Amino acid sequence: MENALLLDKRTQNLVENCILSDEILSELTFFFTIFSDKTRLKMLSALAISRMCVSDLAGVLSLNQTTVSHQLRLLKNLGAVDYERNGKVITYFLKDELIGDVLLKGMEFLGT
Amino acid sequence: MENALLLDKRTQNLVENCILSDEILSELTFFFTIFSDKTRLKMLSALAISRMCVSDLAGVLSLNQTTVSHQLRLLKNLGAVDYERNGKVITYFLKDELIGDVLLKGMEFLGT
DNA sequence: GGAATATATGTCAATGCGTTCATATTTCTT
DNA sequence: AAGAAATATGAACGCATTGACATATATTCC
Repeated sequence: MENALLLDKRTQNLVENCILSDEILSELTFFFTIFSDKTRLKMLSALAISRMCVSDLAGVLSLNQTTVSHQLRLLKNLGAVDYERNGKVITYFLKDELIGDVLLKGMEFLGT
Repeated sequence: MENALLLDKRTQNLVENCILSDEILSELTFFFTIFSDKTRLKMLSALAISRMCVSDLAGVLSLNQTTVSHQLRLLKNLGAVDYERNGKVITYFLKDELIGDVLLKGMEFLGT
């Protein structure tokens, strides 16, 4: 029911040594959480085209302002976006081009 | 409270036209779901090193057989892995090298 | 200073996801 | 054919996540 069977010792050791630490696994899942929700993907793909304030983001995407704010905070905490304040208006933008890269990888996969 | 304000018409149209369709958004979130869970990441990173049967996967990673089976089914449905039967033993392997690419992008982000 | 605008936050209901237990299915062995 | 081994499946419980409403905070304008 739970015997390790076919793996030779070498490979087994290799795998056991290369298994990512629990902490890195956590950080990775946090990172990929960025992309695992429709609303967030929508927002990210919009921000990939142009930096935008919260209202515009909500308006263009037909989303609730509250929803957008919540998700922006999440994305901020995850390091996906950053913002810049100008008076009452706060403009958000993609922080790292890696974000765009990953989105493209996703699109690439769909084309497969 | 919800006026689009700062976006010029051109950009607004651009964004509205380039917004990914609901279906593509769904497919994308499905794709990224692959990477948004610790257990799955663990399994994928193990399979990135060597193809493996279910028992070995569970054994090496100290995971419940049932859990592994459930997640493998998910990964199979998402197109991340495929399998090969040999008698009672079923060997799973990464289906697409894109999976590895994306994992690397994640690691790259952590290094940032 | 007061009203209005832009954004953020707290809370909560609803939904979705992951794990586990029990059990089913498939294949091999004798 | 029976039992054992490997894997899959179904149901249920617990937990996290999402989005909506109400409200708070910050900033500008008059």
